[in-house]
Amino acid sequence: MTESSRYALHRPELIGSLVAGDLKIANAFQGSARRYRAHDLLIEGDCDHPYVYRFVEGWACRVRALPDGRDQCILIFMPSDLFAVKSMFVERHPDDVRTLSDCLIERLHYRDLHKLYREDTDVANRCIWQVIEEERRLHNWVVGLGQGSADERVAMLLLDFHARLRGAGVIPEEALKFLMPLTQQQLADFLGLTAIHVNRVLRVLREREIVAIREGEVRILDFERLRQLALPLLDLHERKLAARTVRMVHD
Amino acid sequence: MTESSRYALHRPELIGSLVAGDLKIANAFQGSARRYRAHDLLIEGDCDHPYVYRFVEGWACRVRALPDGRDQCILIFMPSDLFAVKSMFVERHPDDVRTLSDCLIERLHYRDLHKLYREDTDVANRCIWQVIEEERRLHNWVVGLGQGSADERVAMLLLDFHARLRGAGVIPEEALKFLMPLTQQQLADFLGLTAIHVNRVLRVLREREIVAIREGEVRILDFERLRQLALPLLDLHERKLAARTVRMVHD
DNA sequence: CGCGAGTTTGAGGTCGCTCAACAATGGTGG
DNA sequence: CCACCATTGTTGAGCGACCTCAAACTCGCG
Repeated sequence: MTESSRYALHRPELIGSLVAGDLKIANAFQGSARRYRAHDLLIEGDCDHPYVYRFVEGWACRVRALPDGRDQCILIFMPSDLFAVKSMFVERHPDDVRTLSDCLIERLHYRDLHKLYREDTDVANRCIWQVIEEERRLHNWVVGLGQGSADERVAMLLLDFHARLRGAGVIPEEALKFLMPLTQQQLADFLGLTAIHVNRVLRVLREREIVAIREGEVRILDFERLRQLALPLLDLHERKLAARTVRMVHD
Repeated sequence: MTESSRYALHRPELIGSLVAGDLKIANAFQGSARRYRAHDLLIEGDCDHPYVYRFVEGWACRVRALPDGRDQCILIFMPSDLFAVKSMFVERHPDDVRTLSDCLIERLHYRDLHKLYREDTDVANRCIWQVIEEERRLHNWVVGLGQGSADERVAMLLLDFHARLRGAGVIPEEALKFLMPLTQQQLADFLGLTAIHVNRVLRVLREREIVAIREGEVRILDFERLRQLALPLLDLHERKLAARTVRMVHD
């Protein structure tokens, strides 16, 4: 994903500022990296939490534990995401954030980032962008959970992972496989399904030779059919992109 | 809801700024009010859209129309909400925004608000707060859609409406009834259910004398049992508030 | 080798959906 | 004023997607 497509929806007059802010933020976080093990608790829900994070390596998620044992995974973070940007404004987050794999993550005290945020419009814009981007993903996922069947949700999720990993430069543009450090139970918690049902959906996708998942590696065997599956759930912008690609292929 | 509980989660050093920003924004929007009829299209998805809105009267919602006819309502707006704050940063929104009832809504060109936003930290903070608050509601609703049964979702939604209307001063603090200008179909589109099933859930709530809905008016007959129903889906902050109230009642 | 975590499969149950019909309501035009 | 119609709400019968419970299998690891 190029810078221009990453910020595709943004007001053009802000894009320069976003790119600049990205660099400045990378600089500000420089040197604060820490290693975390898989399943570490980064943020405990409803506790004072003064840090903002910048993801370098690995995956993490925001997850709500219901009092009766159910879990809902709300957002997944991967490299190049900032998260807990909201720490600059709120004292506590209502949910936990946990690593899904071993991670390398930078962090900064919110006061330090907020100082930069006040002094430098580029930094501020880049922070806002992160929040807006998160909200966009949440909108999409509300649609997925509210209207999508199990297969549609799985297809949508895999496409989202794929696009984000390409956008972050974790895998090459043309790659059709990637590592996904989630158990089927964790997938299920995100998808609002049971692990057993996720397993069955994945089996069907494998049998139909659309996607094969083995030992944490996702291999997309038929990108076009995968996108067909998810199509009804995609937002207008993504749907237009999809239409354009299909036209290109058919030309 | 008092100012302090409205901004309960926020960093205390920012609360003064939020209150001030609220006033300044109210001033800036002053005089721009327009009337809309129920079911008007305020924002058409994926079209250039240069306005930010401030809700004065009535309800509206952000809704995604899937290509096969399904609809998912993503967020509901009511008095005192700002919306499309993101217009300051993005050119187009991927979804439609429609009025649910007759409305009185103020609006401002994004450039005018963005000027204020840059010049006045209070205005900026108030805008950020709106985005963060929306994201909080989206988190909660992802949990509702992902893990909630039909009754739990309905209970959660009604409690949310009730709390927000009280917070906005539309109904008095102690009120147990309010007007809800949604058809069962629209409720269903938000809840990710069919209208038929919503109807059955509402019937059960009526028979159990928990909530009665007639002609657009919601009457909460047993607040405590309604909250019990929704309890598993509430976030930690709300759950703590609920626990405190119960303790107060039992003391 | 035995253990635990994760995956896979089977059998049966249930929540919410589909399809169909009918009742209440309110607006419209004759 | 009433007949008509569209919209919304209500109810029944049957079905299917997804869940529950239970068990076996794989694989890395101590």
